[in-house]
Amino acid sequence: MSYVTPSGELDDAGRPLRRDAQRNRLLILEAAREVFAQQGLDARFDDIARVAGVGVGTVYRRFPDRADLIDALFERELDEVVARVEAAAADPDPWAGLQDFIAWGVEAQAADRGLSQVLADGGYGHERVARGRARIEPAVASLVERAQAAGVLRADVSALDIGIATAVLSQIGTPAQPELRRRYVRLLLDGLVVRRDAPTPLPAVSPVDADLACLVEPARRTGHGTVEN
Amino acid sequence: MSYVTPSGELDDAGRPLRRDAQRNRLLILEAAREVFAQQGLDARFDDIARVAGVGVGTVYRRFPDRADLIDALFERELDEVVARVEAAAADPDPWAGLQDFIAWGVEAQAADRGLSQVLADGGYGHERVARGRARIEPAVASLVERAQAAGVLRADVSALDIGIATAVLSQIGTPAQPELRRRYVRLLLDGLVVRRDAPTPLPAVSPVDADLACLVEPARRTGHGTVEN
DNA sequence: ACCGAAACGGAACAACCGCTCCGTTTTCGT
DNA sequence: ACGAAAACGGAGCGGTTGTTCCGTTTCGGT
Repeated sequence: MSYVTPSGELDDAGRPLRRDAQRNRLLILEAAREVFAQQGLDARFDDIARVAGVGVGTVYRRFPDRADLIDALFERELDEVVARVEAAAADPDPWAGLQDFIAWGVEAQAADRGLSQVLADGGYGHERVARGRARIEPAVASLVERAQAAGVLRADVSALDIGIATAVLSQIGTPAQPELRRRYVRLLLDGLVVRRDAPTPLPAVSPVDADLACLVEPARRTGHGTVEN
Repeated sequence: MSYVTPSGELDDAGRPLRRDAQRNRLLILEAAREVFAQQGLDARFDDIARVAGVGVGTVYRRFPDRADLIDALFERELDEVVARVEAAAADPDPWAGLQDFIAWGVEAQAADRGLSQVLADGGYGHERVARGRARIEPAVASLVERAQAAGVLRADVSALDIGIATAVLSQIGTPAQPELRRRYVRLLLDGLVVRRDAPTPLPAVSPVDADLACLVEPARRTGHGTVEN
């Protein structure tokens, strides 16, 4: 995977970065991918610098804001998500395609906490992440609608339901336990009940984007009313 | 709710606490309940002290270890959980009883992050919490077995599956959004598929206690192998 | 080969947090 | 009412974390 993007290799004045700076930029992005995947997007810059083999100052110089780093890093990862949705949509069997996408989405988020945060919460990154995110929901929606048109997916769920479900399931177990997560993916697809001829209607409320966001950002739980003072 | 337990009102030498100390002890427990519910069991003692209206020193004097405070606080809350399981088991309809317990368990954990941590991870608290926890799993197991014997609950799920599922579902939305969570409770009970005559077999692995624990303690995710050095 | 500019690294600073310690206040038996 | 002991509060200490800053090193055009 290469991060050679023209936009990323020019300094503020439009001049190309010096060769050592370019090399370090790539080392930092590579390190950030690993560290963000393990620790989430709040990981310490010191850790990223150490893994990259550079000083902290270098990280801050190249990416003054955490969001700059996230934006540069996840643009490509979001493209990968879109590609996976489209691959699922290309499956001749709508149900199989949806199952595969859900299974992949759960594993991708389990293996990369940073990805699950970016997917859930629009507050991370900048325009590049925002553009990537914007492409995902419609793609999943068409996957969902195709399965519903085929009569295999219940009609009262949305693309956002799939997003919330995959985000939640990805939190089960450790990254090394895909089989465990598959168990609960199966339960979501199948249900706990032994047999059923038609879906029990869902409660009226449908989720909105913010409902997905508060899954990974527990600090934003506002429902309680904050402790006095 | 009263915390008047004989064990909690004696100092180390077996003498009763002074009146102001008893009063403050209750204020601290009351405050800890509120703060732990909102912020989880890692909440700062300063916050608890402020809400209780006492100094930090007083909190540390009465509960030298965080686990002491957790142990004193959650003994009763775990009794409540057991009572709820038993109430569900008393429902003449095994399926309705199970549904009610799951719905209640999800809401209880959504409203109290501390409770969900105590339920998931045996590492919190001391003997009193341990005893409370030990009573829950068998009680849920009998609820589960009754539903399976009645042929309404698929045979390949365990009490621990119910624990993991409720813990996960409780993380959806804010505490103020019970209807949103109910949507996904319904999906778990029902499944995404439109109709089904018999359950699709689950992947072979069954969860163990540790799998529930790592839901609420993301620091313990070990699957990745830590970043070098 | 040389020089100015760019980039580097990590020491250092400030903010923050958990916990302790001690001068002051409150309680309670006499 | 009084004195000893228990309890209180919050300032303060040591450790950690996010960010900056500057003396040194590296690069690249001439």
